[in-house]
Order: sequence, then C-alpha cells, then structure tokens
Amino acid sequence: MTDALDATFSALADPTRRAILAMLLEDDMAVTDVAEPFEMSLAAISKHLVVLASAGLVSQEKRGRVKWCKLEPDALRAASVWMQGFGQMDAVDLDAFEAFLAQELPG
Amino acid sequence: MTDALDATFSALADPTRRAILAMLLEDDMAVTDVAEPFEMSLAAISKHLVVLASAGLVSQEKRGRVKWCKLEPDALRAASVWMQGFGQMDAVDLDAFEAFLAQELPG
DNA sequence: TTGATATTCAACCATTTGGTTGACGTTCCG
DNA sequence: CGGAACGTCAACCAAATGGTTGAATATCAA
Repeated sequence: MTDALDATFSALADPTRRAILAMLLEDDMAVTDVAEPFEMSLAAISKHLVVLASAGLVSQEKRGRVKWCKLEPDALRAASVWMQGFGQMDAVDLDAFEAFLAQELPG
Repeated sequence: MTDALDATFSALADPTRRAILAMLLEDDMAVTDVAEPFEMSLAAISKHLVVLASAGLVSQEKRGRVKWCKLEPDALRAASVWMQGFGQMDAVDLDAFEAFLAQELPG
C-alpha cells in the first residue's frame, strides 16, 4: 500500500537526508565519507542511506570494503512532476495532470 | 530548526494529504466536504488539514460555521525548485542550485 | 429557544521514526 | 596471522505520527 510517492516524499522530509542527496549530487561517496560532516553516528547515517535507497533516490554498490553511494535522480522525477502540476494550475495540461492525480484519490 | 522544506515534504509524504491537495486543486472546499470521500473520522481529516495549513500548502478561512480550505500552490514552489535541481543535473545553472542547497549542509 | 450542523479539542492508543551504543562480519594491509 | 577500517545488526529509547472516541464550541435555522 506504500506508494512510491510516500517513500519519496518522506525520504525528502528529513534535512539530513536532503543534505546527503546534495553531497551525492557532487560525487559518488562511500558511506563513511557521507557520514563525516554530520554530528551523528555512522549507524544513523547508514540508516538514512537505507531510507534513501529504498525510496530509489540513491543506489549503493559494494566494492571491497567500501559501499559506494550514488544519486539516482530519476526517482525524483515522478515526485517532481506531481509537484509541478500544482505550480502550473493555469497551464493547458491540467486535465492530464488531474488524470495522474486521480490514481491517488480514495474510493 | 524545522525547515520549511521539512514541513512541505513531510506534509506531502502522506497519501491522504496528497489526495486532499488534489481535491482542492479543483475547488475550495469546506472541511466536512474534504472529509466526505475518506473512510476516516472528520477529526482525522481536520488534523491533516492542520498539517497542510502549517506547511503553508493550504489556507483556511472561516466564514460562519464553515471553514473554507484553499490550495496555496506557492508553498510548493520552493520544494519544486529543490527537486527540479536534481533532475537537471546537467543544466547550466548547477552552481546556483548548489548554492541553494548549501543552506542545508551541516556546519 | 431548541436543535442540527460544522469543526475542533482532549485524552488515549499503536506504530513509526530518528537517534544511541556495543557487538559483529568483511575486507584490506603489514 | 593479527589488527585496523568499513559498514551493518540488534537492542533499546524518546518523541512524533496517524488514528480513534467523546465532549465542547460556534453558528445557523426553525
């Protein structure tokens, strides 16, 4: 029942996780290096990365001891489309956007 | 410390709240009418509207007995900008986007 | 005034979330 | 081999979240 948008938005709701995404925007990083600037345990960052990965926002690949974390911007696309629809209320494609939204309506 | 993006994204993380926003996209509505299609108490919907309102995604104006709920698409703009940055990683304005992100990086 | 409608408040509950610490399994290096 | 680095797991904790019910507060209408 957990929608992909649920996972995406709740992953984005935490400032630590958004900061991680911003760091990964510049480069792929090891878990330890992701954790370095934060005043928080490595285990906590590891958990945040699990959340980001299970939302598809980040992929992780283990090479040797090191687990490399990579930003996956495609996963943001659906959520971005969702949001842009609200910003463009007066645009011509409102019907298509509402059809997309209708998938989420109850009943 | 609670960033505006925190509030926006965590408000959007709930499917009931996203559905409410979709309903309000079509028209302003009273709280009771917002609640009608959901299999959930009115009090629960009232709480969801408080969350949406405190994130600035919805405004509420009481006229008589009825509290009218109105979509506020502007509040989505900052979050939308944030997300679009990730989708446009190869765009020229990457520097400006990173400057914006830098506000969220830890000290 | 009496009663129905609209909405919130308060108390409560179960579950999830975001963090900690310490032990653990891997992998590299000397 | 022995130790250090990388990362996760497990148990625990406090606080937040999402829901319930029942009482309370306004407002309209007869």
